[in-house]
Amino acid sequence: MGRHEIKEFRRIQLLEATIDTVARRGFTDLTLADVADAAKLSRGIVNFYFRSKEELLAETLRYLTSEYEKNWRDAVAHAGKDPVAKLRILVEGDFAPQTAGRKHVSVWYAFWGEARWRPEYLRICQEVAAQYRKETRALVEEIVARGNHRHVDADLVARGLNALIDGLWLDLLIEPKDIDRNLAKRCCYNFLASHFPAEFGAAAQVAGTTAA
Amino acid sequence: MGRHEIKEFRRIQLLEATIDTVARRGFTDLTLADVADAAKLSRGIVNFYFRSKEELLAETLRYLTSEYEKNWRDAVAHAGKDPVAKLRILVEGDFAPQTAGRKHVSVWYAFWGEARWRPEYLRICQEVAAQYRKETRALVEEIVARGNHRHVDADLVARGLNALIDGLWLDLLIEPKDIDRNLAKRCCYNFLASHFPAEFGAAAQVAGTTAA
Amino acid sequence: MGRHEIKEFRRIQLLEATIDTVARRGFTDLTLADVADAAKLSRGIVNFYFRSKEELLAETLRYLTSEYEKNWRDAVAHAGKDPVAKLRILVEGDFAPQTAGRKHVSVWYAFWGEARWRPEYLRICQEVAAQYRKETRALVEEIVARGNHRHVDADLVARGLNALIDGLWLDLLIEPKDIDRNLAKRCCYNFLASHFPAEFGAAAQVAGTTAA
Amino acid sequence: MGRHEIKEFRRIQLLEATIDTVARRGFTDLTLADVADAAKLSRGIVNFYFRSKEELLAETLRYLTSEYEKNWRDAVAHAGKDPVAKLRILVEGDFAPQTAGRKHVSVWYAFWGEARWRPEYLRICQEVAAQYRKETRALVEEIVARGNHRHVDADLVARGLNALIDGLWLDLLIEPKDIDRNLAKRCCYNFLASHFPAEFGAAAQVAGTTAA
DNA sequence: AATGAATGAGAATTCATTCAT
DNA sequence: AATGAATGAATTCTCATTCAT
Repeated sequence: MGRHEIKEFRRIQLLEATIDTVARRGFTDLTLADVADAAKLSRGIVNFYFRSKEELLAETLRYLTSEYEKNWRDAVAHAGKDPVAKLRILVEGDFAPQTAGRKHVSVWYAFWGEARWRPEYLRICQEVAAQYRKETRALVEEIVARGNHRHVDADLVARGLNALIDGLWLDLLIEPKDIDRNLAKRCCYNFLASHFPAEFGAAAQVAGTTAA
Repeated sequence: MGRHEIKEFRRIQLLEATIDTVARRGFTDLTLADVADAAKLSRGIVNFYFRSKEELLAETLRYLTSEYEKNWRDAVAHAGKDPVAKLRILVEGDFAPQTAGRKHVSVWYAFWGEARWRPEYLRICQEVAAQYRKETRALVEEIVARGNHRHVDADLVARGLNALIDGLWLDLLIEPKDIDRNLAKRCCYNFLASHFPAEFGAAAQVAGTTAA
Repeated sequence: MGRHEIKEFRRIQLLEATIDTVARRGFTDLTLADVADAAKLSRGIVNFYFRSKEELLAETLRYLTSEYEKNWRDAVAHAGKDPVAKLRILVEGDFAPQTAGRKHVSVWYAFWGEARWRPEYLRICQEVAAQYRKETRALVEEIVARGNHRHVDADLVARGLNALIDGLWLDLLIEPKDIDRNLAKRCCYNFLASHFPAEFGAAAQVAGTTAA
Repeated sequence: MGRHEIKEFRRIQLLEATIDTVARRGFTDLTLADVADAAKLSRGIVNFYFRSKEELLAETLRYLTSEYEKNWRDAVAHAGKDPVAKLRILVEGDFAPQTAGRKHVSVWYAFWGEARWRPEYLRICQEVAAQYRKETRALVEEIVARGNHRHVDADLVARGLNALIDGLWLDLLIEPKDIDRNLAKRCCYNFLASHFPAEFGAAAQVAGTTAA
């Protein structure tokens, strides 16, 4: 590995360690020593790669969001041309174990919880939300157009779906015994089926009957 | 005021001061000195009324949730007997300025962000969510029963509505320029109308055209 | 002691401890822990009384200079009306054991060494120097006027005396084996006698024959 | 350049960089990274050429003093045989722009400020002072002998001149707006003229009226 | 009942020094 | 000969908590 590659490798290593550490300890109790330990590197390492704890956290959020976006874009790109299939893929992705597992959801909510007081977090979260909403709205519009659902307000449906997903993540976080990822998916398909029965009725029936 | 009343008065004063301080500074940067200042009391006061910072925060969350629950129960109690009207009152309450204003939403999300690592917060949040869901599910069931909507899954709709509200709060928090409380309400009514067109179609049309 | 008096007492205690600590360890190696130890107080005490280390040091310099100025003003005030006697008192004061002892001189030079990069130190040092120069110049002018020394440039003499004293302090600091406080005084009186033989000739002879 | 020459070249490069860095940042805030940057070399370089930061600084002081001594010895060597001319050359040299410019004076005072706690600095400063005093005393003695100034104490005059110069440097450092190098020279000549009017009276008049 | 001075444990940050390349 | 990544000890600063008044 060349010098540049080492630096990039260490960066990622520290960002992953930060995610793990937030997941294990939370935001308030997070110390740089924990992060360094998690990365199995020395105490001073973080301030060597990042100007400050604050910067480390902002970069971590950036990393988290860009990985998330990369994932759903990849998934959508491989889903063919059918907007219904694409929307299903998005929902499936958002409740896949790697995405909506306890760890990831915890970390997302930790950042959202702090975002109000960190303009940088706010900007990053806004951007990722905007991109995702743009995609879902386009897909909903396509379904509306195809299916002759003139009475459906695509923007409200897209917004609703996005909000629903975030809210379901909260339920997974707070009440893991009351709801699992399959039930969450059923909620989403139920929502979509209420607007597009022909397109998502089947999904609403089936979802949750297969293992998560 | 007797001794007991003074103590109770101070307690509330400190809990309100804590909410204000979380709203102003966030969770990570919260200090007991800030809280004492906000309450216009002396520095040592918090540890005089609460065993520790941790206890103060848990009590604050308890206070927050009990006020929230009192509010919606009051509202529902005054809404007559119609489950549709009651559901509308719940939605209206959840997006009223005092409830879904920036300050309150910020504080809720601050607690949710930390809940994962504080069993006490988790328990409190679970309880408030369970109560609310129980009520909404009962109302949805009533509507289903009355309106002969056999095909509607009341549990999924109730869950969906709850999650939708939480998710919309997040949107209000993160993207205040993109969504306001009226638009959020329209999302909710749009969701309800998709299942119960006769009951909520009108609300979906009207919502947001009047001031919140 | 009332609360206010305690605070003032602690402040002075910490300023004295800082002077002692600078004297013992120097400027570069000074730690707040040293200062706290010297004051026999707890570690966090300094940041409780002073916003930062920097502020502690600036306040210490302020204290040092104000004590110095108070001393010479007191001395001059008790020296009667004769400007020659007053000037002698100033010189004596500047080489008295408490003033020109190793400890004090070291601390002064420590601050002067840093002054170039601390605007606050610079301002404080300028002020104390200006006050002292103003006094010595007035005295020299009076002597010139009284004694009909028209050819003497009072400003140059005053400046010269002040610089001489500072330079002699450096010699005491660097070469304690080569020069002591009496010899330093003789240098000063020799300088004054070269301009005012009648007034300081005797002093130049006698100085240094008595114990320092 | 052979190996040895490269090493010597780098050494000087680092010593000069250290002087520049002390001049720019001061003693307390000096880091080896700054020095390396100033030398436009890599971070680890200093510990490659010097055992430690402490050694670098001591070597820098040694370099500073040897350059200073070389300068005045050169100047005196070229000044002919007249002790008066030689003394004038010394004074002129001590207030030449390269010697008594803000940068140099700052650096000298930075070292003097720390000298008390670094035996090595002390030794170096003692040596340079002793050499200089030896020379000035010899010159003063010569003037005394030539001019039949039996009553003049050559040692006191030499000490006085040296101290005066150091004290005037402090004034240049602390109060650059109040005194410039010309005025400082006038102080010196005024001092010398008070003992040797015939020899330095003219210098005292002229000094400062010409550009330094 | 309340104050606020004092404590001291804990955290972020800095940086001289080391060392593999 | 030189680099610069990595280390970890040391230091400043913060702040929950205690406690005498």
